[in-house]
Amino acid sequence: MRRNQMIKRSIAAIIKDACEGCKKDGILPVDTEINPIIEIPREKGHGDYSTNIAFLLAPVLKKNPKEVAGMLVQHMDLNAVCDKVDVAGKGFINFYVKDALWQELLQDVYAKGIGALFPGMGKGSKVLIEFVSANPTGPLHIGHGRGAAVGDVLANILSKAGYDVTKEYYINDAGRQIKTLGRSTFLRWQELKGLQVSYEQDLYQGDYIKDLAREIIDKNIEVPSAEEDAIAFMAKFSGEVIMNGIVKDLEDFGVHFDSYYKESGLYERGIIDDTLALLKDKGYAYEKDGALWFQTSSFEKDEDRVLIKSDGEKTYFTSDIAYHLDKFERSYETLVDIWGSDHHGYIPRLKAAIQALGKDKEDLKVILIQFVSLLKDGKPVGMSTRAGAFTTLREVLDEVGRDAARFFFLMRKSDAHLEFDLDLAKKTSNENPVYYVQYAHARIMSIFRNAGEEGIGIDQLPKADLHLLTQEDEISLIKGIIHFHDVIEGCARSFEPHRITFYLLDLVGDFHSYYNKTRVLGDDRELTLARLLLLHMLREVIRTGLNILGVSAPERM
RNA sequence: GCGCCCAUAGCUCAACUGGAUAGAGUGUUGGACUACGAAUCCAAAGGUUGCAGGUUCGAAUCCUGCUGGGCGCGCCA
Repeated sequence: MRRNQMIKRSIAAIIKDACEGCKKDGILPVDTEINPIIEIPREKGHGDYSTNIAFLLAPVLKKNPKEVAGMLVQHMDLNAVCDKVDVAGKGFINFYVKDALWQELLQDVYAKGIGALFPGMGKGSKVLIEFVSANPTGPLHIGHGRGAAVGDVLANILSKAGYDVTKEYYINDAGRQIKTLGRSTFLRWQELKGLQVSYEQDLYQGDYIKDLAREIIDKNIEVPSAEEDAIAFMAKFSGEVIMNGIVKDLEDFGVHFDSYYKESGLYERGIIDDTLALLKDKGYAYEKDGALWFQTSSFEKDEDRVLIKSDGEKTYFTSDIAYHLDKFERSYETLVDIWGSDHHGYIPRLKAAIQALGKDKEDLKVILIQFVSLLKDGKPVGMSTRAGAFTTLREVLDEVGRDAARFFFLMRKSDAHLEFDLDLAKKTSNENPVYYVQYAHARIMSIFRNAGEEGIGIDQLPKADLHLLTQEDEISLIKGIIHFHDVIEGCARSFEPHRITFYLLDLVGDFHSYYNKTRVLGDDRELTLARLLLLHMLREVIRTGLNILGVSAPERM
């Protein structure tokens, strides 16, 4: 959106020129360097942009900010961009951009297509976003669902912002938990065959393990006779079945990964050994008590961590370092990891490892996902993974549907607790925010259907003249549409996908108000056409926004 | 004991990263369909931003100390 930035730039120019003018008049010291903030005010009555420059200059001039602001405004030469500027509050300078400029901006976006609103900040730089990565030892629960939604939507945002994004799922198929899984299935299997077994506490407790055992019996799958081999077989079998289930759940949730990356592959391709060699080589690994340690402490405020245990086994940390090294080797410039917030203590050691490998720790962005608590009938639903009583993503999906589930997961900042109200998400009524947004889309489509019956099609929109839109709410809808650009940019910069949700709710609220007040299809053909173009662009933004969220944009509801 | 995160309207949450009179939704109360979809809109009421200090023109936001909640601190993953 070059012209959007153009507006901000020319306001900066107005300010700068005013400063120069003041310097020439001897009011301002010639050597004054100032970097004022130009922002969009929260309050609508405060103009389109405002600056705090007067507050910054006040101490220099030993005058109060309001005086300084007044003086600056007197030196301002309003160019073609603004038609009004004033001093407000304790010394803010507010700029009012000409309506015509916004109108022309939108006309321009219409001509170029909605893509004109996508920021090109990414410049094709390669980003790897790794998320979910749940161990294939049980079905995805609701917390994984939240991570999946956040990761998927963030990926959508980043690609809209011009990044080259790859979505990856890391499968921990080499660790001890896979052996535990095999043992769990094995014992359940023995149980089903009528043997007395003692099922230990630290094995997987969920009923899905019994289902796996039953599947082996029902399908007459041959099991190796030696216990050791049987357990290994069960591990492989269970892991694969569960992983297939996870992939299916994700697909039904609308999340598709570009790649599934196996931990075992790190061993097979020698990447683990290479990584260890590299760390030793650089002198960041040392032996103590029969184990190999990594020197976390020389990079971060954290304790040294074990890479190879005294029994010769590598730790999870080791493969994780290797994995991240490999991400860089695959020429990704930015690595985004999405973790459950209970792993936050893990960040320093991984950042330390990345530095040890000679990479910039800032290239790794870790996004933490806080826990989700479920609310049903107004009461919290208990969740304990150990007892196997957790709510699965599948259950939520079956209960509330994909659209509501995804939307609800993105209604909160990811590092804040999310209270998921199942009853609310299930409601097909006005209380449900998903419908509020979707309804706006359906309403606009309905208007276009009616317009079509009156012989006005979208093929006539190029003739529309947005200058005819003079109502205040129409201008502010135009600004809202244009603002989509800044919202995507903000999301991409801060890695906060939830902002899209809030933006849509806000935008759509303005639309509903407008709709109730103003009739779109009227006798004035020219005005009708202008309003239809406005709604057409609005619809494009809503549709694109919902698309980013992975939520459908229905034409009828 | 040490470290990280959170605390905002009755409830669930925002606040563009230090800006102006802290905003939405929901709930409560009252109103709007003989024209484009009432799954909508309009209005009222609701606050010492957990507490106490500090930094400055200006703090929900930053610094310190409390209080209350979550999570970490393994040769687990």
